[in-house]
Amino acid sequence: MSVKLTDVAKLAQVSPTTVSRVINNYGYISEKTRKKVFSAMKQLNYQPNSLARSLQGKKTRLIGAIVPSLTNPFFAELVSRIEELLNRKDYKLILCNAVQDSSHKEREYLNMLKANQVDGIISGTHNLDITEYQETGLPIVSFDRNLGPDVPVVSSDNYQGGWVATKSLINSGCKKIAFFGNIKGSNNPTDLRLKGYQDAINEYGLKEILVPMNFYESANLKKMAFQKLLSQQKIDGAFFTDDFSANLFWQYSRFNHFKDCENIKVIGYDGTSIMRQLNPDLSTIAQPIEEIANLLVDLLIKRINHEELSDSNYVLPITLIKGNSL
Amino acid sequence: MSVKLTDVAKLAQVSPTTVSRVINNYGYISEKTRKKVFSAMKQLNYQPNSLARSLQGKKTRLIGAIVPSLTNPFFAELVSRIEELLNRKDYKLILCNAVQDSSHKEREYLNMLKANQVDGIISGTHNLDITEYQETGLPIVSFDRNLGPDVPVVSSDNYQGGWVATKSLINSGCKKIAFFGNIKGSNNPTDLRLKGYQDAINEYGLKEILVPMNFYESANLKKMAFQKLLSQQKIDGAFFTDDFSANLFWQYSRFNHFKDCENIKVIGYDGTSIMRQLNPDLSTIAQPIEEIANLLVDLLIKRINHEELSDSNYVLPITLIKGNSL
DNA sequence: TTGAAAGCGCTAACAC
DNA sequence: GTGTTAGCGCTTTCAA
Repeated sequence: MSVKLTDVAKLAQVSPTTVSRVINNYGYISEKTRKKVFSAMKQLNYQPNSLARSLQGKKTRLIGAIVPSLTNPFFAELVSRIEELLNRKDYKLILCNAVQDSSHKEREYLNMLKANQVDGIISGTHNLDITEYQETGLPIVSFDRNLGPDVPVVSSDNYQGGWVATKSLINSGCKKIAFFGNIKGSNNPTDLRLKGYQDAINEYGLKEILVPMNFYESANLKKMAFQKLLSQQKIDGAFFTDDFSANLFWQYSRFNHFKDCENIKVIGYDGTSIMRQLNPDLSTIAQPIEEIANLLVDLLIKRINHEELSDSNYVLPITLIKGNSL
Repeated sequence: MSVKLTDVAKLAQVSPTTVSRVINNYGYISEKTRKKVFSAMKQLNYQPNSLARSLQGKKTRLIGAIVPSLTNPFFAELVSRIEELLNRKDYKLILCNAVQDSSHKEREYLNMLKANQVDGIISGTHNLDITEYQETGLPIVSFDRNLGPDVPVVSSDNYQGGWVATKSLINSGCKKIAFFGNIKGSNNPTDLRLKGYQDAINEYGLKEILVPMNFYESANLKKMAFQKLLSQQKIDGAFFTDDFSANLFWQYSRFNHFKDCENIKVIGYDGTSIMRQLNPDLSTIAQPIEEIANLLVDLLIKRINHEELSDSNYVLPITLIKGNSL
């Protein structure tokens, strides 16, 4: 077994309490004793057992993050930022890779996080009943998901994003604009991207063209959908709710010599730094990832500290990034 | 506070010991008692406190992963796979985003993981003295880093990768082949990519052209390096030690109208599924990410269980993926 | 087949 | 200023 507090106490010839006081910097200790204890700690390379501390009712300083796959660069970047911020505040991150549509796994994660006494949860996924989240009794904040009345939601301005994306296609002269994304309502903030699209389309008297598409589908499946769409009707603009699919279409339309496709305007969504660098031509609606991460962490820590939140819904502005695809 | 074992015991009208036995499925219990206990657990929605269990000397079933930024799609994918595998074996992942060249932060992570009593560590980074890893006293496995005599290393066949990449450029008719990557030895397995390049170059009587480049540099810095190189000498082949930089060059040479650059052959390294989909034209040396993850997890669990390892060095084969860039 | 009691490593009254 | 003691929620001898 490893070095424990009592070992340090013995070596420093003081009581365990004193060592504890030194570690926690709590109560009165003479400078002399403090020095003795510190030197003993150093000598033994002592590292307090956080399990034991937490068992006392102290916090674990563990945060669980439940997100869809890191394969999505957006979430990879978001998690990366979140971990960084948490680390600065001396929290640790337990990573939970939720699986699309697996309420079973999500439930297991929730139980695990509870069992591990995490101080709070950041969730970017949602396959469970809202009640199950409430039952955890843990502070939770969510990204882009409605997890219940008590769970603050952070999101980018999805409505504005959908609207601006569509509007900028219209401004580029497009008349036949297709929407690629989730077209069945999920009762989550992301639904608003579609709403923004629809409102813009209607405002300009155009016709909706809805193509169901999901980030997690395979590239080939998506290409099949492109092929089918393009063989059935002509479009001159395409709005995708993620950059990855948008880029796929961009490539497909540019390099696959489908009749009259080279000039279809394209815009995506997310604006991760990696996609920006990989294909600077691709226009996109950029989410403010850094701020999202900041806000999520801030809100969660406030909830952990039982501070009152001013709001339960936080909508961060998006940015239009124009590339050659527009 | 939440429901505890004694609450369950009380409700089921048995002793805490009995409940513990039921939970751990240990010793003799009558079917009747077991049922009673289970029903009490369900009724109270009881979740054993893993902190308390671990304090008994049980394992925490927590694994720490220290990796360079998830912004690198390769590590995003690797971590994703690792988490998945660990989850299946009922382990949880504490994610540690190491920072390039920060031994300070890496040391903090190590201490934190020790304090949190993780059962083991998977490391894909290396800014510390080898002794510091040994001092943790924890089972460790590493990816592509030499962390000490007791730490098994998993890597893709870096030498073969460098050799095959260079060889395939030569086969495509290239005579002036530049290597873009880390050109100062780091004493890690990845150095072998350069070695493979050099050996191939020498075997064919060509001249080495070494361009220092690091994944984590900004895109603009990289482009400056391209510009500088191309204005100084003509090259007809380029081998990059990561796909991301390779893709940047591919774009740069194709679309920036630099004199005579459209035809420079390019090959990268990594072969993540996301890069494959984003730019299928880009040739690359694909690392077997799935197998790497598998092996890392397997080896770590073996170390945790004090099983003897057959080897301390595990080299997995790479695959050449040919795109139009070759 | 079950229970009582001690103890994992640490903290927090409460004494001195 | 410092030490004694009890106890966090659980497991595990040992005894019944």
